[in-house]
Amino acid sequence: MEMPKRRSKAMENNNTEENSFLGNTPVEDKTKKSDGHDEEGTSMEMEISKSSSSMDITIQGGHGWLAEPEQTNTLMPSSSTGKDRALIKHTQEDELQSAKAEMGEVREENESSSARDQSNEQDEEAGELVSLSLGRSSSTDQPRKDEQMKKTSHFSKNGKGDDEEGLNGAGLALELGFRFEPAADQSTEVVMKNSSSDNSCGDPKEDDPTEIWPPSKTLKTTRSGDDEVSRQTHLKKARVSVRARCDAPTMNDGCQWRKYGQKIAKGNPCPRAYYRCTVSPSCPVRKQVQRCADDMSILITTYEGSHNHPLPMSATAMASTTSAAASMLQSHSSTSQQGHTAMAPISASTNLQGLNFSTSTLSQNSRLPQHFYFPNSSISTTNSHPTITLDLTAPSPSHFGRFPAAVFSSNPRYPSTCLNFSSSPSSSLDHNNHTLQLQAPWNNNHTAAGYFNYGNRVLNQVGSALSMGKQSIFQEPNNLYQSYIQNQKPPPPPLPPPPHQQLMLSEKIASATKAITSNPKFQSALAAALTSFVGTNNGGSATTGVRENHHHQQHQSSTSTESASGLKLKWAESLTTNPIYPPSPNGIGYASSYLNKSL
DNA sequence: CGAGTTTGACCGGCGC
DNA sequence: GCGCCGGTCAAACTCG
Repeated sequence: MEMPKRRSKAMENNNTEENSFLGNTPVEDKTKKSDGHDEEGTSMEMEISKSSSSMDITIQGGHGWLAEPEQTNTLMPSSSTGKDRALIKHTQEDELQSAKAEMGEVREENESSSARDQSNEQDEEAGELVSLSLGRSSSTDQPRKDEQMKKTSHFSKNGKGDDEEGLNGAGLALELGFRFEPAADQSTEVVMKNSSSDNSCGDPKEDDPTEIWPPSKTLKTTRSGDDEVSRQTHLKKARVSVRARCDAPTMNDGCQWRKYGQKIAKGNPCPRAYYRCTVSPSCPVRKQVQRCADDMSILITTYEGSHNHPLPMSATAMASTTSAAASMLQSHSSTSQQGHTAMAPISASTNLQGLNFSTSTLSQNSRLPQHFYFPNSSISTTNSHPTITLDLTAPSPSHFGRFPAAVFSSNPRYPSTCLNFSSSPSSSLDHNNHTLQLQAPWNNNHTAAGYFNYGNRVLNQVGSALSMGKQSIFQEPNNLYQSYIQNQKPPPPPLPPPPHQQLMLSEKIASATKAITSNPKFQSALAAALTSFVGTNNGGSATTGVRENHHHQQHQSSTSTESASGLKLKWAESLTTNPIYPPSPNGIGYASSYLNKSL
């Protein structure tokens, strides 16, 4: 129709010679099918650390833990009984009530913070520091601040823009629990809208930009309509970029993708491939896949947009992670710390793939800011989108002892955040640091292809640290998840735990349970960590992992406390029931709420 | 034959 | 205003 003069077709023949270069892998063959589907089990490890000065929770991927997708699929519908639904619903209502109560207070803070930002641009950083309770941080200088400094606060200047975006985290989180709110990114516009219209929470379909971004249609209308043009400018969505070592053409994130384009981007000989989500025809989610120019073994996958459909179970892991990162980014976008590297306390409220858990609740209770800390990494400032980079490729420098720091920077127009989720192998085994490890979701074990094998062990570990304040959650160096994991893995564990770890399982679980039940901060932190975990385990292979988990816990219950066992059970229940509840497309939201309650 | 990929062209944003 | 560049389109093509 509108494309009269296209290319002369005769030109292209079936050459695959160049294609081999084009398939995101300059030196590899194109491997078409796998490229498009991500079927192979590309594995990643995820480590989410919730760090206070004294503890962190680590979600770490591993092998032999996750089950085959087929198994998990069978769980989805059958596992949710009416009882489960009622229970979850009830829990969520409770959650809602409490969250509402806190929204007011948070909002007050937000407004005051916004006022500060508007009133004094020069002191913007200082103001941001003040408002750090919702995820801001001071800064150390960053290499590229030149341009960024010029154009500070594309966001913060427009009044409500960022500040509310970030500051309304709590309120947003509440809404998102009911909205069809997405994961891998909440566009700035969406957030702003949410924040500006408090009443909008009830109607997910109404005017939600993310919902109405059907790729091709939007583009067409945009091209034809002026209002749409201006509108599109707001549609620049937060992006989450994941750097990981991967031999496969793309990472297996569990979603189905269709390649719709490929380009040679400037500065990188490796072509950039464009994919769109094909799970739902109208799904606006895009991803870009490109090899790192410096290191071809590093695959850079950039996600943009929010899934407007329930994700495949195997896809929730990455979605959760990217969602968390995007949430963090957005909370940070409000800070507009252009050109600065900052320690990044992440917003207290994080939406993970439609799941919202709000640590602001806890921070209000405790008056200690709940922050997420992410490790340091390089800064990307080249694109025009707010971007978070999750760097899974390198060991993180320890900025705070072993707690990673997040570097926040920004491109000329948007903040860009790099999160190095890598962790040193030793950290995952460090019991004395109260590391709670959870297995990563997208660590599909069922195929060899696409694995991120680096040498003999899986390299990539995603870690985010959640600041928990200053007090240690655990009174003793117990590693709940370590214990947990050990229980989990009768089958060939990638990293067999030292014998001594297994000896103390019961005690560890008991004390961990004690800590969990007694410390609200930890509940929040754990919820945060579990969100990814849960999302993960919603994913195909992971769900079985949870079941096993549940299973083992029940066995374990004889030696461990009831609550520990119950906790696992509830996780599993929540996980398996999630898919049924549409409001959270990825099926995590309720689980999380439930989790928070049940904890 | 349908689904997915390839690939040159097209479009819009942005910098100069 | 122009050119560069990123992103997308869609016909042609491939593959199962």
